[in-house]
Amino acid sequence: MCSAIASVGRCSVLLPLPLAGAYDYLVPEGMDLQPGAVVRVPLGQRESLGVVWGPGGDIEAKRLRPVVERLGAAEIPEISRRFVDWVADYVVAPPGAVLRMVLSSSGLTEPPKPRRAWRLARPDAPPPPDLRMTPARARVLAVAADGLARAGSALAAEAGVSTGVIKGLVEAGILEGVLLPEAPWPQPDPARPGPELSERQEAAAESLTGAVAAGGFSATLLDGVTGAGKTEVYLEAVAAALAAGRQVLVLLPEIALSAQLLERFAGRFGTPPAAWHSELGQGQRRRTWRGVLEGKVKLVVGARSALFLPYRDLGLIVVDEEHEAAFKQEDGVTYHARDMAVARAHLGDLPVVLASATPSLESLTNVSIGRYRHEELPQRHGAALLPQAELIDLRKAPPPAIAALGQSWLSPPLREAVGETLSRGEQALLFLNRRGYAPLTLCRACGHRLQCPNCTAWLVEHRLAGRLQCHHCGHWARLPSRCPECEAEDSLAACGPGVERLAEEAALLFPDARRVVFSSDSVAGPSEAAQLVNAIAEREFDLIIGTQLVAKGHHFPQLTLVGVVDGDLGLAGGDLRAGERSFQLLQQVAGRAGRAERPGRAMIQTSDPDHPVMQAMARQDRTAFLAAESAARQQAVLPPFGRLVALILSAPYAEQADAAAALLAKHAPQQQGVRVLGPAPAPLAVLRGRHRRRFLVQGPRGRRLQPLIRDWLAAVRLPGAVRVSVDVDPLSFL
DNA sequence: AGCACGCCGACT
DNA sequence: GTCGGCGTGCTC
Repeated sequence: MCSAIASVGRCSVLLPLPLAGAYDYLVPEGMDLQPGAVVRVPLGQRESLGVVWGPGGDIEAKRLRPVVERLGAAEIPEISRRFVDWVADYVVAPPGAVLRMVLSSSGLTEPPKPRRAWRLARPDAPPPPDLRMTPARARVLAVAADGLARAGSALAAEAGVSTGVIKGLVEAGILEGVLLPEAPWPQPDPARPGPELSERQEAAAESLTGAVAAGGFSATLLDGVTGAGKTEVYLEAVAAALAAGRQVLVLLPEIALSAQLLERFAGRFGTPPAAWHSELGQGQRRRTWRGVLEGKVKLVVGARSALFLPYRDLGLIVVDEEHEAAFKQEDGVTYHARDMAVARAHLGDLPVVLASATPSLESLTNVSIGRYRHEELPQRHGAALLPQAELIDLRKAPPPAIAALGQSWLSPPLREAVGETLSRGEQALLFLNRRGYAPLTLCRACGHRLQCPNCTAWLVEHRLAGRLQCHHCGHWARLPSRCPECEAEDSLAACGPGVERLAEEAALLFPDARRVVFSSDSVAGPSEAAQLVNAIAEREFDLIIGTQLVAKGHHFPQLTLVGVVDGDLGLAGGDLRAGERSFQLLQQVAGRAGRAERPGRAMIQTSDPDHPVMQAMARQDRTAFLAAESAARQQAVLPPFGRLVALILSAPYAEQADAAAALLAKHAPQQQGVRVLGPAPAPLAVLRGRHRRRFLVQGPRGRRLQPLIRDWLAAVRLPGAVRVSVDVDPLSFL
């Protein structure tokens, strides 16, 4: 193909921009361009990166401009390019927008920067008399006296000075720089012995390593209750793929919160895996990207974007916590990383393992139709017992009013259970999936509700921060002293509980307990969250009040009681997946209780104890719940038994949105078996100041809806202010 | 995604 | 009179 390109003198180049397709360029004499080559090309008044995609089309030659240069990086592998095209086609996005996720590291232009280390320029000579000596400088010289070269930061740390001191000594000519050879990637060692596995684990691990050894595509659902030891099992498969010299990707929903898991990887293979997530610094990012492309990085543990790294020789993908909604990317290109991981495995002809304690209905359905294999780990590893979920009927046992607070949220049985747990010297968790103090603030005088000016959403009071906040855009305001509508004084009342308000009640009821609120507002970032997890595990707190942040895979050995304050919270609204998601979350939260030798107890406050989700929790009967849920979806031809595509259009003005929606409706596809619902105001009718309308396209499972969506959009010419986004397989129905 | 071109409000 | 706001449209 290379010679073909050269002989025609043109090639097509995909740019990492949301353009309709690849652009053609002239190949300058003598430039060797294989498909996959990373190039710099002119584009309008500027230049852009691009990747040679093919031999070029039939655009008239006089419009073509020449490629500026070929960049040093190795070619993007063919499999990555096919994946880009496949994803773009599936999610109905411009291929360039998908390529952008592959070229995420930027800085491909420059070769890796050589790292520098510093050592004494004249190790045997005393410091020159004209050098201004300070205590800090003296300490640095003392450390450097051994003549060894050290990285600037290491030298500064060892001497207990800032890097500014090092810089000063370099400028004074006392320290000299030496170039370090590029540090090789530490290679994970799959031969290190793993932990002792139970019989069931052993069997599951053998099945997975078998799939790795056999090669070729396979998908396995690794399904086991919290604490059953899924990680140990899939690590065996990872070890097998590494031993075969292949690259391995482990996808996690929230890598930032997965410090504990990363440590287990490091422990198993003797070196930490290459981590990939959005908070990664520029340098690390570039290094890892290159390492993956060159095949030097063997093990990547990352968030969904890690799926788009240019793996040369991927031999296994693991998707941990496959049911997690965090795998769905909603901004820019809308895709579900779990589904794209299965597609990537299929394209690359390699095994994929989906692991979860609470698998998605999608994956379980794929098991039941024989598309996925199923490995179950029913028993808990070690002595811990599954927590028993007890339902507290809030209608029969309402939380009593507390004089100092007015309303309260903890029912007598839950209060009592928390009290008992604390008096036994054990930890308790109160779970409420609501940030802030109160989800709604209203005026008692006129009934006005405080709303975000940019979104169709209430402003949430955050008392600690002293503000009202919109959870959908960045808007915030100070809590006003009078109603903005009727100007009544002191008339604003907080409605409903958030974790901050719950903490207030807990302080009154359990004043001696060491309490902590764990939500995304109470920790500044991932590392602080990890610190707090450690502090809780180390028993620095007795009573934890948390949002779903506490539900995600942390191990708290002393925690024996979980109280779900509002079990019904996730069920309101009638979303397609409300029941499934709520059941998953409640199971995850309940699974926090009793992970060591102590039996755990989970209590769920609910106003609807007969709801199938509550009954499933009380009976620990996943099978019956999922069977009922499946039957309902099958009947309604909804996912996973039917296909859905959501089309959301947005515009600055409501009239523009309505006009565009009407125009689209006029051209709506008409096809046997396909239904187009809408237009209707989207779930958040106004978001970040844009008015949103939505269509839902519903079709049978076997039908690909993408061509129809493409044709539909191509048929309508919308004004520039109107934006349309397509969401294939939307998670939310609303 | 950028960057230019174009058409309406407050400045030297 | 111009400087500059960002709405609209194009880039092989």
